[in-house]
Amino acid sequence: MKRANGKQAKPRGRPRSFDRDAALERAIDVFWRHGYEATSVSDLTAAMDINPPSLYAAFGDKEKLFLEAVERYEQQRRQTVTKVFDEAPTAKQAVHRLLREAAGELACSSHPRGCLLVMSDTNCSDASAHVQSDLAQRRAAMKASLKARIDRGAAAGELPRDTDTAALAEFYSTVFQGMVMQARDGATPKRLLATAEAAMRAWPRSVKRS
Amino acid sequence: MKRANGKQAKPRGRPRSFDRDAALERAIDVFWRHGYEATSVSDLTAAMDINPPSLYAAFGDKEKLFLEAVERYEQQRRQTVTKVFDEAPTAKQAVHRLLREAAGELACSSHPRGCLLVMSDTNCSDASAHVQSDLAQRRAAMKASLKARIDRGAAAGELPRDTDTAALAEFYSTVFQGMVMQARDGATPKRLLATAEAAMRAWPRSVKRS
DNA sequence: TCCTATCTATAGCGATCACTACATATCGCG
DNA sequence: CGCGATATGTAGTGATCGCTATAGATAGGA
Repeated sequence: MKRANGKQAKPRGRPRSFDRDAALERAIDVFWRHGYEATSVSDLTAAMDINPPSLYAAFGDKEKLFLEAVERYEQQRRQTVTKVFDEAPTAKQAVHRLLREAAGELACSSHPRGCLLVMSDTNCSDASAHVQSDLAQRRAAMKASLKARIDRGAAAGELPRDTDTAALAEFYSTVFQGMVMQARDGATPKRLLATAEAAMRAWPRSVKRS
Repeated sequence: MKRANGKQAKPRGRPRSFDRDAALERAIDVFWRHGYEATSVSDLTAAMDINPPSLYAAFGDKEKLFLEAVERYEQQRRQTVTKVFDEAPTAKQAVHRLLREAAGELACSSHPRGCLLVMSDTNCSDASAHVQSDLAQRRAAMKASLKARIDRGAAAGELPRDTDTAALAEFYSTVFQGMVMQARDGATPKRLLATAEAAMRAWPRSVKRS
C-alpha cells in the first residue's frame, strides 16, 4: 500500500532507529524459548533492545508480533522441507531425510531446542484462543503436506495398495512432535537420530513376492 | 508427625469445611488443562470452591499444590502402567497394550486431553525451574521403567541379541509424547490407535532363520 | 465459660502484566 | 527556516499476578 511502485518508499517522518528484521529475529528466539504467553513484553523489548512504544509502532501488539514471528519461522522451515520433499526420489526417502534433518535441528546448539510451531501454544489460557488456532492450522498444514508427499509415492506404486496414507502421515507427524518433546528434555542429536531410524522401521513393507 | 499412632487425629481448632482430596482433584483438572504457569491462583480457588487463605493453609503455595497434584496424578497412572507391564507376557505385548491404553486415555472425554506430566511444564519462565526439573525427572523415570520392561523381555530372549533397548524405550517414549501432542490437537482415539499400531511395526524383528 | 488452636472470609499487599499518553527528537518537504 | 509526520524515551495506566494481614467463626480442653 505504501510502496505501490518498484521504487523504495521515502517515509516522511523520523526514521526507525533499529533494524526491524533483526528485532523480529530476536523476538523469534525469545518466543521459541518460552512460548507465547510466558514471554512478556518486557522480555521482548529487552531482547530486541527497543522500548515498548517502538515495539507497538512497528509490530502492532504482542499477538501480531508473535504471529509475524511464527510466519517467518515457518517460511524458513518450509524452505528446507520443500527441498527435501522435492529432491528425495521416493516418499520413504523423503520422510527419512525429514526425520534425520529434524534430529539435527531440534537439538542444535545454535538456537533454542524444539520447534516453535509445536510447542509455543501449549499451556495457554483461553485468552490466546486466536493464537492457538493459528498454530493448530499450521500444524495441520504441515501434516497435510507430508501426506501429499506420501500420496505422490503411493501414486508411483511405492507403497502397498491398501496403505492408509493419512494414517502414515499422522504417524510420522506424531514421531516428529515426540522428537520435539524429547529435544525439550535434553535429547542429543544422536539419540534423536536413533529414534528417527527406529521410526523408519515402521514404513509399510510390500507383501512378500515369494 | 501429627498422628503418630494408628488412631485418627483429633485436631484442636475449627475443622476444615471442604474435602481436601476433592479439592486436589479439581486442581489436577485445572492444571491438566492449562499447565502450571498459565493456571492462576484465582482459577484454582474458583475451581476448588475455596478462598485463597484456605488453599495456602491446606497446600502451602501454588508450587506445592502443583507438585502434590502431579504426584497424585502419577500415582494413578503408574498403577495402570505397572499392571500392564506385569500382566503382559512379552515386552512387545506390554508396549503394545501401553500404547493402546494411551490411545484411549489421551483423548478420553471424561477428563482433559493429553498428559499432565508431558505438557504442563512446557513454556514456563525461568522462575519455574524447580517445577520443570521435577517433571523432567518423572518423565525420565517413566522412560526408565519402560526400558526395564523391555530389558526383561530381552533377557528372556524375545529380542535380537544386538537390540539397543535404551534406544527402543526412547523411541516408544517419543511416540507416546507425540501422541500427547496429537491429542492436544484434537486427534480421536481411533486415529491415536492407528498411530500406535504403526509404531508397533517398528518393533525389532528377529533375523530370518532360513 | 474462657482459652487456645485452627479454619474462613474480606480485603488488600507489592510486583508484574499488556499497553499507552505525552513530550521530545529527527526526518522530508516547502 | 518552519511544518507535518513519524519514531523515541519516560513514565505511567488499570488489571491481574501470587500471596497474606487481619478479624471473625468454630472446634476441643480446662
